[in-house]
Amino acid sequence: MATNAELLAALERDVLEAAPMVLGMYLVRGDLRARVVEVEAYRADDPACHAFGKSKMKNMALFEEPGKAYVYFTYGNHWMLNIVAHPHGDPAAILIRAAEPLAGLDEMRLRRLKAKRDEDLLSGPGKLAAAFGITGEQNGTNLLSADSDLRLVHGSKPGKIVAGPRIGIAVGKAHEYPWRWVDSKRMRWVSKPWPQLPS
DNA sequence: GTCCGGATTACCT
DNA sequence: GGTAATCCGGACT
Repeated sequence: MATNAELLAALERDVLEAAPMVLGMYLVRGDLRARVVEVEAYRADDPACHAFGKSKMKNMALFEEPGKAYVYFTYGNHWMLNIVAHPHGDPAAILIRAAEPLAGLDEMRLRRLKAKRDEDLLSGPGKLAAAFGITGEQNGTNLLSADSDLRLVHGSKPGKIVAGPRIGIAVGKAHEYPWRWVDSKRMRWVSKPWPQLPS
């Protein structure tokens, strides 16, 4: 967990350093609040990154200022929320994959009618975006500004942080990079079980 | 102009 | 554990 200033400094340096710092921070929008428990990192030299070998159009926000939101759409239905990292022009981002709901559960349930249990509300990047009402409109929002509609704030200390391979990356696209981090004390809220639990 | 696949989810067996 | 749903951008004809 980090303060906004600490996170911004890390985002400017290295996305791999910044990503685990987001665990434990709170994502806030209106009365909605949730603790981040799972993140993934993407970089310019990473074959799985949208900006790998290309630029412009949908990934434009990826080249913007660190701390801004990069929101994009996939699989026909799903929005994904990322935090932009690295200085202007060097694309990198942190995908927020899952969170523990803390406040505004009723509003989240209304947006996630298919969620049978509270564990289903935010346990996946598409679910999290749906529960928070995040769409392309939030693309470019400054997530570190107290004035923003959607923002990250200083949260509470996470349990032990564990790293492992990312989810949903095609074989050959650096799928083995251990660039996914979870709060091991809050596995209940994570999107997918750990591939191989360290025993 | 057409085809294909994707940083996913939900439903079926 | 397998797969249909759903649609935009990029690759190719």
